[in-house]
Amino acid sequence: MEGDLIGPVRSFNRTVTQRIGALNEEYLAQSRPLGASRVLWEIGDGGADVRAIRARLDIDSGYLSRLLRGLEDERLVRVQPAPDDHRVRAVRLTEAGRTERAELDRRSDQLARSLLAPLNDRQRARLVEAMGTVEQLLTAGLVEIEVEDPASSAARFCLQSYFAEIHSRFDTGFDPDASIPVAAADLVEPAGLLLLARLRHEPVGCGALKLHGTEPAELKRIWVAASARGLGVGRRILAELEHHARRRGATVVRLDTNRRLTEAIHLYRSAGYVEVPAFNDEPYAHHWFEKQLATPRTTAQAHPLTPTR
Amino acid sequence: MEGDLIGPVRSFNRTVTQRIGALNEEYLAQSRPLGASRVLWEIGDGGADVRAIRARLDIDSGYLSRLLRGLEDERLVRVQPAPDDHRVRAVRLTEAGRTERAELDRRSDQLARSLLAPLNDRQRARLVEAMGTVEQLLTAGLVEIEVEDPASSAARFCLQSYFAEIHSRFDTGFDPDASIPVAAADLVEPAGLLLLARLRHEPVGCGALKLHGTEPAELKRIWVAASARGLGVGRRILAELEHHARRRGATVVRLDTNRRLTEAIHLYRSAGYVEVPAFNDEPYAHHWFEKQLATPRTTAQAHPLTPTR
DNA sequence: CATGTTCTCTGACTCTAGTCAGAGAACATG
DNA sequence: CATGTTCTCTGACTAGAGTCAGAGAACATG
Repeated sequence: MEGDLIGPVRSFNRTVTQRIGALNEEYLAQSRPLGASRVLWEIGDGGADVRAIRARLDIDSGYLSRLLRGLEDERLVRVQPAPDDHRVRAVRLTEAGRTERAELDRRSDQLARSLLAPLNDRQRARLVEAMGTVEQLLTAGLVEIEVEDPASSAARFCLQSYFAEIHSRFDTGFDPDASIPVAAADLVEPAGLLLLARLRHEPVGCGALKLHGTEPAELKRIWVAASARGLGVGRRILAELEHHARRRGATVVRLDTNRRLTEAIHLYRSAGYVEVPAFNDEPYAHHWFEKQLATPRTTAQAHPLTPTR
Repeated sequence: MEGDLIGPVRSFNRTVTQRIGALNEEYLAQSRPLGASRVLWEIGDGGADVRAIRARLDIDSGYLSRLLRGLEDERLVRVQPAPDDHRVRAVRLTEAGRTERAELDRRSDQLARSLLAPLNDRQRARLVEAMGTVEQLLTAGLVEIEVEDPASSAARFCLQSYFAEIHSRFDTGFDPDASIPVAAADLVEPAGLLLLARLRHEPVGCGALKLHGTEPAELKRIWVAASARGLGVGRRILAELEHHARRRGATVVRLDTNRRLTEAIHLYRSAGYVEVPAFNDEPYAHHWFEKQLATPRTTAQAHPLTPTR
C-alpha cells in the first residue's frame, strides 16, 4: 500500500504537531490552565449544560466540576440549576467570561495569521487550499460505518433526511405510499440490514440492504448528508453493503434509482454497476443497475487499522 | 490580508491537532511517559551526548537527568562518561532499548498508515501531495533571517557552501582570486552587512550587502541551501537586503550574476530587477541587474506576527 | 411512595511535566 | 596551580491533568 507514502505522512505529522500543536497550546493556555480554556470555549456564548460539556470534551465529571469552580472564582461563568431538570446544571458566561472567550477567539485568529504572515499571496492561497484538502481527507478517515437498528433515533434521522431530499429533488416530488414499500423489519437481520455512517458520533449517511436468499440482494436508502459529501462516504457505504451481501450468500446486488440523482448514478457506474432492464415496477425509478459480486473478501474490511474509540 | 483565509486555517488547526496531535501522543506514550519516549527516540541508534539531547529537546537538565535514570532503570539505555570529555555523559541504547525504539518507529508508521487506510489510492495520493505542500509552506514560516557576523561559523559555512556551489555550476569553475574580492570587513556595518537565514537554528542561506553611500548598493553572496529551496527563502533574503539598503540611504541596488544561475536570474527579474549594461568588470558575470528602490517601508518587516522564540 | 437512576460535587489520590538552586567533578586558561 | 566555567546530578518544589469512590439532591417509574 505504501511505496512510499508513509515517510511523507510521518514527516507531516512531525512538522505539523510541532508547528501548530505546540503553538496552539501556547496561545490558548495563556494565564489559565489549558483545560479551563477549553471549557470556557466549549460553553459558548449561549451557555451550555454541564452534562453536554462533559460529553463533548469527554472529561471526568469531578475534573470538570473543579474546572468550573475555578472559572466561577474568576467570575467568568455562573453555574445554576437547569430550569427544566434540577439535577443538571447550566453554565452561562458572565460579561467578563464573554470578553475572555472573545480574547481566546482573537488568539486563535492570531495563530492562524502567524502561519500565513511570512507567505506571499500566492503561497497563502496554496497553503489554504492544501490545508482544505488535508482536512477533508483526514476527516474522511473519521467516518465510521456500522450496522444500526432502523428504529434508533439516528437511523430515523437519516431515513427522514433521505426522504426529504428525494422529495425535493425528484421532478414529481416523492410520496412514500406510491413507492414500493420497505418495512422496517426488512432492514433487520436476517431479512436485511441498515448501515449508518457517523462522523464524530453524528449520523452523516446511511444505506440499506434487503436480502432475498441466493437471489440478487437489493440496495436501498443510500444517502449522504450534504455536510459529508466529497469524503467518499457513499462509496464506502456501497462497498460495505456489498460486503454484507456477499457474506450472506448473494452473488449479485441490484438497485433502482431516479434520473435526478446524478452523483449516485455516477457512483454506481464507477463502482462497477451496469445498467440493466427494469427488474421491478418502482414508479420513481428511471434506471436499474446491477453488479456481479467478485470472489469473497476483496473490498472487505476497508480500514482495519483505523483506531476506533 | 485575510478575505477569508483565517477561517479555513483555524479549522485546519482544530481538525489536525485533534486527529494527529492526540493520536500521536497516544501512540508514542504507550506504557511510558511521553517525555521518556521522546528522549528514547532522540538518542538514536548511534547514541548521543546528554548535552546534545538537552539542546535538541530544549529541556531542563535536571528533568532530563531524571528521565534518563528512568530509562536506565528499565535497562533501555546505558549512560557513561564521554571518552573525550569526562564532564559530558554519553547515552547509548542497550539491545532492549533498540528494540523499544524500533517499536516506537513501528507505531509511528502505524499511525501514518491509519491515516491512509480508509482512503482509496487516488485519495491517498492527493492527501500526501497536499500534506507535502502544507508542510513545505509551514516550514517556510520557520525560516528566520538576521544580520550575522561574517566571521561566525554559521556564516563561514554558508559562504563556503556558496563558493563550492558556484564552482561546481559555472562553466569555468570559480577561482576566488580571479573574481572581484570582497573583504570580510566590507560585510560588517557600516561598510555593508551579511544576512543569514536559519531553519531551526541550522543555517540555510545567506545574502550580503555592500554599501557605497548614496551610490547604488551592491548585493552579493546570495545563496540558499538545496534543502531549503522552494520555501521562498531567496526572495525573502532579497527583500530584506533591499530593506537594509533603503534604510541606509541607497535608492538603487544592483548586482552581477552568472548565466548558469538561472533560478537566481528568474528571481531577480520577478522581484523587479531589470537588466542593465555591465557596471563592473567581474569576469564571472554575464548579466547585470539593478532595481530602483521604492518609497521606504513597503516590503519591510515581512512577518511581524511570527513568534520568534 | 419506595426504589432505582441520573447528575453533580467533594475528597483523596496518582502521574507527568517542569522549575530552581546548589553541589561536585572535570575541564580550560591565565 | 588557582580560578572560573561547563556539565550533570540531586533535592525540593509547583502545577496541571486526570482518576476513582462515594454522597446527596432531583428525577422517573412501577
